[in-house]
Amino acid sequence: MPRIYDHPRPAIAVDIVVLTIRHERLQVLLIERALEPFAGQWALPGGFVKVEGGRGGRGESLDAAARRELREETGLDVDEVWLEQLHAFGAPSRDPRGRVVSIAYLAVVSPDLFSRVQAATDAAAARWFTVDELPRLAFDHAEILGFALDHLRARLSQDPRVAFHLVPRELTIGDLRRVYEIIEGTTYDKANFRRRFLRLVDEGKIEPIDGQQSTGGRPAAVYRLVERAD
Amino acid sequence: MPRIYDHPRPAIAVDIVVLTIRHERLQVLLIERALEPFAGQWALPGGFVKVEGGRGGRGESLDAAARRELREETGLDVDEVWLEQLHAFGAPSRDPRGRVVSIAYLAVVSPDLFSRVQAATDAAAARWFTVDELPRLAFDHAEILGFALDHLRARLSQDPRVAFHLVPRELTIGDLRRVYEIIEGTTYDKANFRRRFLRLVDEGKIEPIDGQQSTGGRPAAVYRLVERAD
DNA sequence: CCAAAAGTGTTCTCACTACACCCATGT
DNA sequence: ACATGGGTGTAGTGAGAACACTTTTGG
Repeated sequence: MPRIYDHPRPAIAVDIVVLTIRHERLQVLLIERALEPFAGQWALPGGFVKVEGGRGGRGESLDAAARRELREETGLDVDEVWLEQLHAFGAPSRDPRGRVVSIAYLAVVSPDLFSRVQAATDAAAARWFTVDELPRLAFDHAEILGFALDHLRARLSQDPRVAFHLVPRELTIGDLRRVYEIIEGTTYDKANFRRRFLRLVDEGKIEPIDGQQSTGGRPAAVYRLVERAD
Repeated sequence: MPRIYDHPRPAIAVDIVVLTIRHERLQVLLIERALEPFAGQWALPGGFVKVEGGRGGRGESLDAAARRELREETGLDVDEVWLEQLHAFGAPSRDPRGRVVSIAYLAVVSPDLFSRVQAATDAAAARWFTVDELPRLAFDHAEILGFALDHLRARLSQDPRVAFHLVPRELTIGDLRRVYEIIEGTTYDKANFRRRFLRLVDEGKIEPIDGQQSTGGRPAAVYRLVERAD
């Protein structure tokens, strides 16, 4: 079996765009870099993919690397977040240290998991930023983040499941409507949004549960995503 | 500036799913492997990304690598094909020679460019296969191809531009309808499809041109994609 | 009582569907 | 003449937009 020792190789990394909604704003988790290059600047969480060790001695898959980095940098367990590969970024000069190809991931986190995120991340090194009040980002991370936001918007208009990961497990119709409005930057007529939502209910994807929730006005009915074996 | 000599690295490749329509069937271009591993089996065209040399001495971008491989293996120029990054495949054991991460691309080729494809590829080594009559594929290329087909179908239902790359530059409404029917495996009412198509015309995306085309029945009007500066 | 948000009803438009029918060409 | 595919007309259905209205809470 021939080997492939003869090719020069790039380093390979994963970078993760971790999004959530806080204070009625779409926010992204950034890490302040301690080391050169870009020391002191903000960057997406991420790191190099392990290519040796593990079962088989060849390291971890790309998804596993993303899951590991997510856990290491945020303390979040992956089955609580929406994690999805986005795109490979491989411009020759994107990292001043040398050739690095980065696989970008999107992670969508529910706001009721904050306390854990805060506990796991060193507060001095990690912070949430509103996506339209960003600092200067290291590497090509501004481009990656832009790609992720476009992707999220496109995704949302095709697959409502993403929206549910930006909302507490028990939600009102208004909660979900706000998610759409914040991400898409538009407003929806509440009557029309409601009818759209109720179609999901009688398709069996969402179920009403007992109880109500105070909202500042008339209390709202509460719903829950139906757990399904995919 | 710190370097990154300390990480073991994977090799990085691009694999290209080249699709076209021939004989009323969706077809994919495959290469017969001459070397181990998988010698004698069919595989997607592709190759390793150059990581040294070129301007800056760091090699080529991922897109450039895909364009280069496409030109080398099919003789096609990239501005005649729809070329798009699909997904990164990085399972640790996907290549028996060692750790290889592959960036998959989708290339969609018009059938009127065949003669050049045939001339450029060694006929013994390259062949078109109908996508549902495939041989056993090397590596994880069956998975990559499946991903590409799903992606193509999803793309088509959102963005009609892809369809035009599967059809001669001057086309009839029937030509385009057949593309949709072949890819989606359904049939469309011709009257309804026609109206949908005509909306694109008065949105200015397509323009009628003089002349007609014989079709086996009444001759059809001919249209052309409007060239636009994006 | 008033503000605020939930929830209901009604009307219009527009795209997609189904299906019946006419038109121009090759054989 | 007739088969074949292009092209036209019409009626129904269902989703979304717009907007007026009622209901139930907190202050």
